[in-house]
Amino acid sequence: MTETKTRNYWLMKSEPKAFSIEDLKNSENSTACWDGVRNYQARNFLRDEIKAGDGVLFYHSNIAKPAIVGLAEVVREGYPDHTALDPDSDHYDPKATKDNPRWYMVDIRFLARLPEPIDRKAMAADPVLSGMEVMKKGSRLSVQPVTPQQWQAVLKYAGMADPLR
DNA sequence: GCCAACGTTGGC
DNA sequence: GCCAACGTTGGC
Repeated sequence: MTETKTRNYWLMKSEPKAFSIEDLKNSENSTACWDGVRNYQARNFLRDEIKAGDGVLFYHSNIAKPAIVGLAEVVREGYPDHTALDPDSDHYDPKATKDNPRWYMVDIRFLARLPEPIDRKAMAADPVLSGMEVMKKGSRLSVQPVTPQQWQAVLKYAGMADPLR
């Protein structure tokens, strides 16, 4: 029997100064929790939508050449972001409590770096990638949905086989 | 460094 | 509930 796989795809933004694809790769088991998201729309994705096995495009923001730089896989679904409860954390939120955590995170695991980053110029020139949410002017959402077509277009552009297949 | 776009806050 | 002010994001 073949069950219909409903794998979803996401793009996650990070400033490489704060946390880069190399940092993810070098984490224990190449796995890290995606903490510190403090936006409700992104929180809802993390808490409700993102499932283990989903694919992640890792995007470096706020640099000279922002770009998709690698691929990751969700390995743990939404659970409370403990950094919100930690007064010493940069991401501390006094309104978060153990009973009402307010903020959530997932764990992702490094899959691959792209041979070459796909920068915004390249994305804009691609008929599929130009439609990505991240390409919209003023798009600030740090966790955003990606269509299967967009995921495939990234692989095609990079000349890679789908690591989640 | 600039600045447009966005989300949040808080006075009313 | 409105909306101006503010702080932040992030491409350029």
